[in-house]
Amino acid sequence: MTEIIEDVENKPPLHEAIYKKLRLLLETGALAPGQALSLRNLAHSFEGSVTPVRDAVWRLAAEGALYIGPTRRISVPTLSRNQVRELMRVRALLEPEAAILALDNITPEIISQMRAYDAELNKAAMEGNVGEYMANNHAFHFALYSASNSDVLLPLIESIWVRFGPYMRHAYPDVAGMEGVEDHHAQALEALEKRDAIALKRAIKSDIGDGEQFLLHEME
Amino acid sequence: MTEIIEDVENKPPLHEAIYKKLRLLLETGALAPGQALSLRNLAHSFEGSVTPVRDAVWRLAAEGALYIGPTRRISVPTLSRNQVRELMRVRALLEPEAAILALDNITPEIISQMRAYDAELNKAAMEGNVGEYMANNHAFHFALYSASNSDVLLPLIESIWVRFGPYMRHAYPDVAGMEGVEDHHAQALEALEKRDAIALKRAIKSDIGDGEQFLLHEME
DNA sequence: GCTTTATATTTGTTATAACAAATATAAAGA
DNA sequence: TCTTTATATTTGTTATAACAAATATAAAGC
Repeated sequence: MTEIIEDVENKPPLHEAIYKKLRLLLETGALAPGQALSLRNLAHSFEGSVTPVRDAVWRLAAEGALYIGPTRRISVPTLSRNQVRELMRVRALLEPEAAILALDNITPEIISQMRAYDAELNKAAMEGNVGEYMANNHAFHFALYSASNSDVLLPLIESIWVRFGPYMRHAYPDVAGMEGVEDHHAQALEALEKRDAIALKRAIKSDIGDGEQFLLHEME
Repeated sequence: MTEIIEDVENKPPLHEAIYKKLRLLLETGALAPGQALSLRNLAHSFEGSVTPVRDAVWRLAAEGALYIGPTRRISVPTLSRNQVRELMRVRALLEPEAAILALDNITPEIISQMRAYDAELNKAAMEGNVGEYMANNHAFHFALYSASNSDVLLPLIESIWVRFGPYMRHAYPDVAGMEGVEDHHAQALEALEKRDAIALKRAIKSDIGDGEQFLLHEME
């Protein structure tokens, strides 16, 4: 009998979907720092049971994206000023490295893509649209880092970014006035055009420095 | 009624114990790269059910210590030469940073502790005792990094080290001949005594460079 | 009104069973 | 002997129920 090989929706497991959704909620700042979560509530939200939720939660906890308290309560992590500094320090170490690796594989298409993100990002900043700003800033950076083709660096950098998510939205109620005196994104783009590795590293590093100052400033 | 507050064994959850044991197996090279694991076998080994095993496995998978294949099969990760290089590069970025932070909190006790580990390490190397060598090398490095008091850097560095575990034992069948021309541990200790930050960074970085060369060499 | 106590609810933990997909084994064919 | 097919086994996935600890709520005492 001739069977029709439909390759019907090779559907991913529920825990995978839950992981991605939860991660997105964290990245976009939909969840506030310190906010408590419960397995049953999450299971109900995602219309599943507690088992796949546990998988997703432990995965996120291992990345530092969720916090498991001493009494095993699940919550969105709180960051101290010192932790912010150290996380930004890690960014400043890893991301220039990824950028350098990316330089070998960069294409005009990627650069113009990044320009597009940067334009959207600036527009969003002018309009005070925090969500759009964050999304495009993320896209801008990872369009670059992805070109590194590093399955080691990328997940690490991603995991650091997720940790800032909950603070970004709440720390940036108004991004309109946040343009620094220097546009480090523009500098990065220029460095990419010129294939200037050290200028690229400097631009990325400075951009991260700006982010650190701004976040720390907004934290009080 | 006077209650006797015994604070009876505030026993940790099973999934925590499983996580730690599995992690130790990986760190000490008890599990070979590529080796397959199954939830039921693990559950049976740890005399528990599948649920706590899942928690532990997903946690380790998130750290890159375990690999979940495209068909969701669980296995000990395999490292390509390129991945080894990138992981070592990350070590070379993060560990000197942790060392610098540690420099502010270093005490004579920690230094002498490190000397003790280094002595044990050298003895183990002479005797060809791989397990002892690895354990003391780990202890040496983390005695230093722990002094950084960084709950950001330490877990990150730990997660990188775990990934090498499965390769260490199988790549170092004989550590007897592995002493480099320079003893970077000794240089690190000297730098600690003198509170010489840049010498400390250089020593750590060189030590990691040695490890990289050796591992790559053993990988073919 | 405030603290303390008792009760009720919610929480994470764990074992189990049923299902489907993937893999391994045995059988059959060339 | 080798490839193909059929069967059996193992595998991850998911929902559920029972238990214990932690938290929240209500009641009582002062």
